[in-house]
Amino acid sequence: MIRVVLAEDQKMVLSAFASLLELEEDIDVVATATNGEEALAAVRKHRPDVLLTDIEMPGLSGLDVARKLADEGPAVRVVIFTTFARPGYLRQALDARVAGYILKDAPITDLVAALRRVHRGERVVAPELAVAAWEGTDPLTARERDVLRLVGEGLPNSEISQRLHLSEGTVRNYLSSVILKLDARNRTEAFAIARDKGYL
Amino acid sequence: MIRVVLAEDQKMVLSAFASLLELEEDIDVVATATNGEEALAAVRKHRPDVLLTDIEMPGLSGLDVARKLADEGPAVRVVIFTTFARPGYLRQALDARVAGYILKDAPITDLVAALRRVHRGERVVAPELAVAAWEGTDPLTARERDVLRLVGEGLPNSEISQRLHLSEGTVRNYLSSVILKLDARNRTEAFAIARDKGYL
DNA sequence: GTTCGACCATGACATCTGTCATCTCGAACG
DNA sequence: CGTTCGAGATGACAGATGTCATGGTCGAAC
Repeated sequence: MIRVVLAEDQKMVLSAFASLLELEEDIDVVATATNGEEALAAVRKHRPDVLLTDIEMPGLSGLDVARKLADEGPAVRVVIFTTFARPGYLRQALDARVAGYILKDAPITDLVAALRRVHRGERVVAPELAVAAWEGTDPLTARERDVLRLVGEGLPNSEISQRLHLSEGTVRNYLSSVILKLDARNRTEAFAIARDKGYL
Repeated sequence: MIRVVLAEDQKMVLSAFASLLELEEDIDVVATATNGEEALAAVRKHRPDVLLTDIEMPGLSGLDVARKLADEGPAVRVVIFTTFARPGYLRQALDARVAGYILKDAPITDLVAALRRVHRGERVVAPELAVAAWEGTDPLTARERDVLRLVGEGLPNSEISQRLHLSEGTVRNYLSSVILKLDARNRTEAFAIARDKGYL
């Protein structure tokens, strides 16, 4: 019997997957959660074999939860299932020592198969991403990401400099470097590229 | 018996919902689709009572499909089910004369209940959106939206003007107007605001 | 028949953005 | 011990962006 905790912020999707997994005789959904904090609490309480979690959730993301569980030891295996085929996300997931990364776009049979393989001790990565993970390595430094995130909120350099306690010139320098690295024409395009690749 | 065509681009989610709906005795999922074109074809072939569709799908969006079906008469009732609580989306949906607009964040019981009510001839709108629809009316003109969409792709004014066959000054004027209307500080923030409200 | 709004344009102007050269500092590496 | 790298900074400059005034056409509405 594979004991699973399931985390997914959209309630309809959560219960749909829960019902579906319960139909499998060798899978038991012992708890569900609609955000990262709940997921973490449920894992600590129920000690399941596998945490199956979405990435984008309010508060703690699935990647945040995976990182925290990795710090606590390898007892619970984490499988990420997400909409996003972003190399940056996969990279973060692998850094957090997840056992699986599968896409919601794949057929459901893949989901159940992945759970069984992970339970046997294997690691499972969506094939369309295995290659992309290495070619799309994040070239940005931590500070460059900080600046770029605020750019995405539409802040002008003056306000970004205040928020990060930097001089405005430094902000311009970082952004200039980001634009160069991402081969963008301006801040807006740089942000769009970084977002699509999952660097943020 | 309520005959339903179900459209949703993420295959796992699609089959999860399909299985779940099939468990209801009065609901029959006669066909599924993973994009707008397939959905349209399935509706024309099977003539279901209800088309239950996501919004964001590759190619034709759920809103596009709703608009096309509205042109063909009221035979098929459309229910939008989506992640996005954006007033602009609801507005477009109502303009396309949809019969329902529900959120994936609501409990599943709402989904089945909505299908039954729509089948009885009622209209169903997610309560958290019914109010927001009127306060968040899109203030932008068609041309302003065109410009703003290209801004979102990171294009500079010069290239936007070429794409839309406008002078660069005119692009600046439209954008200035957009920034004023949306109370933004620059193009990037204007785009972020419009995206979040579903104006694009 | 006028008024209004969407659409398109020009020119002037101020400010913001992006690039580049150059500098300091501290940590990491061989 | 020198080199490299990230973080942080300055100043100068060119080009992109945003604002404003102004003016034109056209179609719908009153």
